[in-house]
Amino acid sequence: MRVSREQAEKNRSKVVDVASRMFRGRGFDGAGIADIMSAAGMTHGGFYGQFASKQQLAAEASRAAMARTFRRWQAVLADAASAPMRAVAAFYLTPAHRDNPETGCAFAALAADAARAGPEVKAVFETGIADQADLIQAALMAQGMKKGAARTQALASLATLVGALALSRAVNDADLSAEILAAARKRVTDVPGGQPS
Amino acid sequence: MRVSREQAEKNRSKVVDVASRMFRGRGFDGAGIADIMSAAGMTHGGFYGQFASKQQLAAEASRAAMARTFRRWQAVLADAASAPMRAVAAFYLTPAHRDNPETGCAFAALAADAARAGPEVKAVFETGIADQADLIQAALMAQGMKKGAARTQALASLATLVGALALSRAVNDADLSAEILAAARKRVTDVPGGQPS
DNA sequence: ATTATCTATAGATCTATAGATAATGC
DNA sequence: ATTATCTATAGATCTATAGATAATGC
Repeated sequence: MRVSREQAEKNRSKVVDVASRMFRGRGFDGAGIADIMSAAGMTHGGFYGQFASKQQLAAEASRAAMARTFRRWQAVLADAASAPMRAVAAFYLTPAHRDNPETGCAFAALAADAARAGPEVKAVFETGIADQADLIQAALMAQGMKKGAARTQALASLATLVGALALSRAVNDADLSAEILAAARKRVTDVPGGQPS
Repeated sequence: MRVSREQAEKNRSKVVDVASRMFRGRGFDGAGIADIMSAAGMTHGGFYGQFASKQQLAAEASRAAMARTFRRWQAVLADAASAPMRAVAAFYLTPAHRDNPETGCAFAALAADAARAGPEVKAVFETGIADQADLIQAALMAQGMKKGAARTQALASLATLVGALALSRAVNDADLSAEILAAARKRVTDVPGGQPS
């Protein structure tokens, strides 16, 4: 049965939203189209009317996840102009974030999957990483840091945050996992831009 | 046709070795048992005589990859006692390493895959991360850093290295990719332990 | 006799497509 | 008439197992 154009648009968004969660939770290879469509409340045959391929969905789902993270970081930074890196690290490196990859940062959950994917998906990651770095860079420059230094610190801090979260998820031991998060938090907070000067 | 016990042992090692490369290159879900066995020169039916499951192979292959990385880091650190973090960063954050995940660091290639895998695989990552952190920590303590600080710096630097490599692989743009590596290299080199004091 | 490897296959997935259906929107 | 969604299926995978084969090692 057919639905209205408006409803079809909502259904498409729902598929992207569900996919962004399932891909982050299980990886691009771990979530099948039938899984995703069924979780979105449709049959899998309807998929190819809305998307050209699984890879296109992977790209769109990644973009949606990154846009959400971007807006959250914007909000966190808006409330913490005096110590941006401290605020971002405290917000990002939490047990709750570690334990819920399906609603968390796409970089930490899917960077390696993106590296193995095609240029369509990589283009989305590229834009996402650049945007996220720009956001941190701007916050550091607002503190008086020079452009070049702010750019370097932004990229390095992003790497530290993403790496720490990914490693904290790969171990069984809760103590080691917490130690990794704490160490990265200290590192990101202590370098220039972590504390008000 | 059957082979000697000695040859069978060699064949098993070959499978682990090939798997450690294919898993790093394609992910645990991206490399099938038939692929791996065929690349090792055997038919896939022979697999279950040597391994209980694909997960067991994933664990063994990860352990083998980590053992190799560990020995390389030992060698690098042995030659650079005065500036251990500078040496490790220079060795790790290269375009060659970025472009060859199948022979590179298992943490950068497979941490997210391990997070989605069972406890058997996570146990291997746990030991691997702890060992690698101990190695860096010892090098920092040899420079006079106190135990607690060295531990924190070791874990944070590991996160930065792994995160930067994973992000550098997820983009199309060679300039952005190189910039990520350079930023992490500067960060890891500049913090305490990066340079002789 | 044991056992490492082989062929063959079960049974479950996977992506993608073909064609039918039925409600929307001209 | 168009089109969003459905059912059904093709064809290719995937992990895992069963049973045959043939060389090793007692």
